[in-house]
Amino acid sequence: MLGAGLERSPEQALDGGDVLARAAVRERAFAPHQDIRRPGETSPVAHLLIAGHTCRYRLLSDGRRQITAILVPGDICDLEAVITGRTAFAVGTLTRCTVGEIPVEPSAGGNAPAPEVTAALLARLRRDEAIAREWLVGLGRRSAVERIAHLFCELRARLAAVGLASEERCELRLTQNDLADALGLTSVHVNRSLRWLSEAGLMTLKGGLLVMHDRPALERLAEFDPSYLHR
Amino acid sequence: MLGAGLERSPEQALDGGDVLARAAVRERAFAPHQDIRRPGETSPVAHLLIAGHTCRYRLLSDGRRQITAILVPGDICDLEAVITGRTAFAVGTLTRCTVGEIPVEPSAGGNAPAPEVTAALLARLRRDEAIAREWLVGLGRRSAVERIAHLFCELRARLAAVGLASEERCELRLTQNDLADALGLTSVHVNRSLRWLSEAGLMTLKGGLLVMHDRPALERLAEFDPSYLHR
DNA sequence: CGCACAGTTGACGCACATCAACCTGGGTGG
DNA sequence: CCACCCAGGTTGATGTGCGTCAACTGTGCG
Repeated sequence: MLGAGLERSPEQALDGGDVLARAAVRERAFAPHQDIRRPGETSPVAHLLIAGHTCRYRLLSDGRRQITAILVPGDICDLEAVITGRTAFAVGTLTRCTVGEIPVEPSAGGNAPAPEVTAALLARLRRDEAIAREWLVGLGRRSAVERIAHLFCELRARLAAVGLASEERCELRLTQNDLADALGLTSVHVNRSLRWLSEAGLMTLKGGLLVMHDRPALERLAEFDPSYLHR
Repeated sequence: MLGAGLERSPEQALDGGDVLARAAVRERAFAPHQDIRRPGETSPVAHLLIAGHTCRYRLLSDGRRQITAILVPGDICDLEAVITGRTAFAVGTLTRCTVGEIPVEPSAGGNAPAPEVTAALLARLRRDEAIAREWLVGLGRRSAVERIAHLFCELRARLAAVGLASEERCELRLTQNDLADALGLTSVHVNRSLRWLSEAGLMTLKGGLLVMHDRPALERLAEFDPSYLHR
């Protein structure tokens, strides 16, 4: 039972407005918690996320996992692969997903990519890095509740930018375990923090639906400033 | 009392091998713990670090500070400023520094920068982002000792790449307080962790000199894989 | 000489982890 | 259409890594 207008986004917003998104050809579907790309693996295609959520992640030898990015529709899951054909990190799905495959120029003989491709890469890379630095601040210096609040503010804003969120709600089918691995916490503590946020009347996350009952308060708590998300 | 050959690096290595580094004009000197750039501030120049260490950082309203990057000679402190003229984060010195100023194209009228400039930006941005993602893994999922070990492995490798470190030692004049703000810890805990690493015979940091007594063991402890630092 | 900044150390507290049940709902097959 | 299953969520008891507070110790510099 989602609000009207949340299921589908205009093609215009979804293609990210650049050459890269338009370069996607074949579409593929993935189930939740599947790997799209393994670390170090070379591949002739990069992946444009069309629906659902994916993540970049890294596993330590004893099984600890850290998610370093959560992708929303319109994002390119393995951005650096567009340049080099390989990624240092693994890419996996969080929910059911459909992704488009972007053929990667073999880049043989040192022929540089077209300037508008480079420009698009630059813009996306800059934004990805800004998001990563914001996550660093959270993991290093914010409490569990602040971290969660900040992540939700960010995700809502990014989803709104592609027409997948209203001012105070969006579909967000992330498990508490996946949230924990993104936030550097455990699922148990994510659960308790969500309860705290809900009892404080700030927001609820239930059945895959995120509702912000008091978005201004939430953004104040998280010290959320959306300017880093601007293209 | 540093080992021979650590004080000066070949120009070749220091200029980063690309157009951006060669574009530096005026040199300026800074004392430790000074701001080079405030967040959101526009400026007609970007800054190439020539000697010393600087950092990108962010302050929260109650004074908590998170350092999101530590720069070494050859790095550009405010990389995104080369594109937009402004940075979201503050840049400050950690030690005494000398930096070169790189004039930023006003980029008026939508004339794109030269292709070799864009290529250099892309390469540096990609590397910066790889480092940031590695830090995310540390802040989210590594213990204090592992985090410190990983940071030192990374910094030694980056310094070695510009001729400022030998296989097992380098000059590193960072205060424990600055380390703490980079690692998401307190200076007290950094102090205790350093003692642990020293008593384990792995490494010492004293008087601005980092010595790795057992680098293989240190890299194993940190699960350090230097491939993400490759240009 | 004395101030200021950095490092060191100990006592104590807390946010978050760990461990372990138990609940819940939706998917599946008989 | 029910019986079962199982991934995900919830909750309580307990543990611990790191924070906090506070005092003391260098150490370089004006």
